[in-house]
Amino acid sequence: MPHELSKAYDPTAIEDRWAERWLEDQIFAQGATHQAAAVKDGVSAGRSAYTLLLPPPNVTGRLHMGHMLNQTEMDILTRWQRMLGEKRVLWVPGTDHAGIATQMMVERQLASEGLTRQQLGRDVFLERVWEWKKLYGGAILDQMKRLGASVDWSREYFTMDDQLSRAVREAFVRLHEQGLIYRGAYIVNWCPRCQTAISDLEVVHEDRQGKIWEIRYPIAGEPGSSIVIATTRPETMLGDVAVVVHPNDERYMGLHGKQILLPLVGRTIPIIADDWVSREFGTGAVKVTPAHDPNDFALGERHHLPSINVMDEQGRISLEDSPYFGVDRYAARERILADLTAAGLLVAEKDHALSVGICDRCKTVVEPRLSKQWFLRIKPLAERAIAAVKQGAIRFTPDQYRKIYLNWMTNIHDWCLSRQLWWGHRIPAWECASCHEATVARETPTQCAHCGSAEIAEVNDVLDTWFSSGLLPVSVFGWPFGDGKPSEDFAAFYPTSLLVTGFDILFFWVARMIMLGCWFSADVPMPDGSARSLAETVPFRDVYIHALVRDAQGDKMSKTKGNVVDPIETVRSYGTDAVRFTLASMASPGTDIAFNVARTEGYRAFANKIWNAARFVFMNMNRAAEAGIEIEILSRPELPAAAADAPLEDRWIVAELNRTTFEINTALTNYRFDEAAQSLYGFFWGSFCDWYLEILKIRLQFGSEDNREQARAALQMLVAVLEAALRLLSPFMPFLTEEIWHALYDNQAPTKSIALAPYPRSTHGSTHAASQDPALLVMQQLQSFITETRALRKEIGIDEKAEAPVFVRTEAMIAEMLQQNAIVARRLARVQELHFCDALPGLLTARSTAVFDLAIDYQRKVDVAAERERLSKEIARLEKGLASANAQLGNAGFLSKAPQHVVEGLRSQKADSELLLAKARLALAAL
RNA sequence: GGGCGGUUAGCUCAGUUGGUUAGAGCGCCUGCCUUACAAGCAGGAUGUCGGGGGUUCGAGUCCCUCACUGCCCA
Repeated sequence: MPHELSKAYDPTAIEDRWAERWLEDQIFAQGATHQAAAVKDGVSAGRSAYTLLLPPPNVTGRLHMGHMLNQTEMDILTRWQRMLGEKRVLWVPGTDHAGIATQMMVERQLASEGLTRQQLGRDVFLERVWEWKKLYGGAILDQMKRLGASVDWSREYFTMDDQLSRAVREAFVRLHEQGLIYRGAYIVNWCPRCQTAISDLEVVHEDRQGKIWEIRYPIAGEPGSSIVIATTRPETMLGDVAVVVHPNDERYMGLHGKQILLPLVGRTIPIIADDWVSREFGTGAVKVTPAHDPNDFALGERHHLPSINVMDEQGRISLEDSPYFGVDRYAARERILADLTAAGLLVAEKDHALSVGICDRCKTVVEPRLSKQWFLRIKPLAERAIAAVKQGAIRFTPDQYRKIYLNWMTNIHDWCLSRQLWWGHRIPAWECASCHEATVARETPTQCAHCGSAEIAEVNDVLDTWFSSGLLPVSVFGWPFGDGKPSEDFAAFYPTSLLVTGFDILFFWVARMIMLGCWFSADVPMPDGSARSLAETVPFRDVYIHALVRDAQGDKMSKTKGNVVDPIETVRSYGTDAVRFTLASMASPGTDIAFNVARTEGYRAFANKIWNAARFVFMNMNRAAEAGIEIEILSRPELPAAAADAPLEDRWIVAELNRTTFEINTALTNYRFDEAAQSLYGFFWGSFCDWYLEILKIRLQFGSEDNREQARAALQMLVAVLEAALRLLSPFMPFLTEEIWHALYDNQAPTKSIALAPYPRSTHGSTHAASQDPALLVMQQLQSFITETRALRKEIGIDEKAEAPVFVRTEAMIAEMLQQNAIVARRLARVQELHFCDALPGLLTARSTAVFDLAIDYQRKVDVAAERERLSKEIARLEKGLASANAQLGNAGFLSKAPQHVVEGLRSQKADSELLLAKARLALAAL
């Protein structure tokens, strides 16, 4: 038996199979889309490109709902564009080497073997990381493959690949040559657990309840006199170099310039004045520790104070001659407090709310620490990145992110590029043993560029992971170019079209890609050899920022809360298509998604509905075949059309399909995935299944010779509509539509995948035009008649299956339409006989719309109380509406200022209301 | 402390430049196994659009203010 679909919709069975097939056939490789082009008259060469880069997930990562949302959106857009066929579509996948995360992962593995990376040494350790990557690094991409992401797998990248590493080195050296990279000792965020510097963005701030201590510092040489300072971090006093007070603080006027004998340390330090000090904070006197606080560091610079670093890489006290040497910072705090208490110098201990910086990666409290790092002077890059966005070369959706971006970019700080890790791109710099200068070079140098000494050693630090991922838009397309000419890929695909990502990496990644992209592509000539304008240097023209996926209650998903929804598990229960549709339907811009599986259940039901509708169609195709009737199937961009004399339902469904097509293409152009999803749902379920299929059942009679032609025509239209609708739905539900489409074609489909078939095109140019088709308006009347009849039947308690005679009073045109479609009306509303009359027979319960009244002759009794309530409510509603209409229409201002169509619309609505009101009052009186 | 959002049906959310009497899905209630689908069909109920004030012929939509709430930055 052809056209076979199993009775029950079982998503996992079909999805695994198609996911594998798409991979084998490489249907999404750039170059393969000529298949799609061939279908629609071969538009191929010279097409512009629609390019996206996958925001690379960490190589250590597992797919979470955020990824799935992100990828669903990109997949919908790329599938849609690919099917539209106007552009060469390329979606490039890859992973990020994720310096800290990956190193941690492998170190943990080593720890289980009782080893440390230091024991292995750098080279052996890196081999282990590569081994690890080979074994486990593909996990997240494998998950993507299962979900059917339509990426070009032949272009998969990894940020540590040779080509991408070459780009990183070139970028670093160039920036250094341009004087934008410098090395120096500054306060950085130091994670004592990761033992590396981390960026401001990798520090999360947490409000915690802590303490503030007031400590008495004696004035040197003045026994009995002292100053009381306040601090939240007493352990850093070992590195104090001054005490600072506000210059106008009367309490301390006499103390400026005096020396303090630092308790427990014995060093003398000055009391200085600086208006940075807040007189209200603590005692108004603050200790200064330049090596352990950014504010103190700035103060120290201003007052030319020394910096004393008191902690090592692991946060232990590093002062060798101190009694606290080797003690962890928090243990040291306790001991110092005890010792101060013993010395009678601890004045007070108070509760104090403070904000603590935590390492985003490992949740350790970050230590601001003076250390020697490499920095990028970022202002020049930021200026271009600002200009590009301001001139509109990059468009943000939702637009509010443009403001956030510009605000951040305007207040940007230099970028600390170096990390004290082993896994990553090693900084191409060699330090000289004799002059201590660094030589930065593309190729490994043999001697110091400054003093010529041969005693140089490669710097141990690696680069921030975001430096390499920020370069991706240029590097994946082959930058740098040896001969200065862009590669074919670069010419074809740069700038990319769109970046889809979450707001959480707006600064991490989006901002950096813009800065680095604009900077390094500036001197790459355009494909025609001309110079590149700023607008052409941007890494992407559009940025679509999506929201966070939360749990059903709207809470942020977190492992500790245990409310994480695993996309792969959810997919196993409901199918990829249902999960995708859930995400798409909830993805309205700027709103977080409260992911509720109840919703996914609903969309699995939707998929099931389509599955069964297809089974119904196939059943009829098989019946037709038995009667010797063949149906033609075509996949064309043009929608099926109905002849002017075709039955109303045919003309109507074609108009609905046309409108839906228009709505979806418009919605996707505006990144309104939710609107597109809603439109598809309404079409398939509300129009195609609820009405069209039900009506067609009347005509699909292949048994008798007499009906064959009309049955054939009905089936032909049914198949054409279903086929086009499947292509319409395909970007959203790629698996379901693929399965049904191939079954429809009996495995003789014109392309290997529905994803390579053309996307339907609406003939309409506006929403208004799309909703003005006469068939839509006429059908609405028929539907309204059927719905009212059904409601009335229920109301007077007619059995579901029983047929009843219906009396109708209506105007000539409606009567004619009802007569023409009498079979439809009778079947869908279970009408025994339609009696047209000038006045309804009395004593029968009636229903009315503005254009018709209907009554049913049936002996069952009416629930008078219920009917009275219903009519009373209706009367109240109508009276309210009428009052407001009268108020407006009686207002001279409204009549003169409101647009014509609004006034006229209101007048006709008022007339309708008056009519309905009169009818309802009569009905109520007749009860 | 600075900045940006949100508050519409029981729940999650739409609601274009102000314009006719505010929508969807899910959930809920009632009746149906009507041979594509009970993951279904038919019918039904549900809102002072957070409070207050203002602009306007007209406000869910614009302005002010208050309340609650979320996020980002410091």
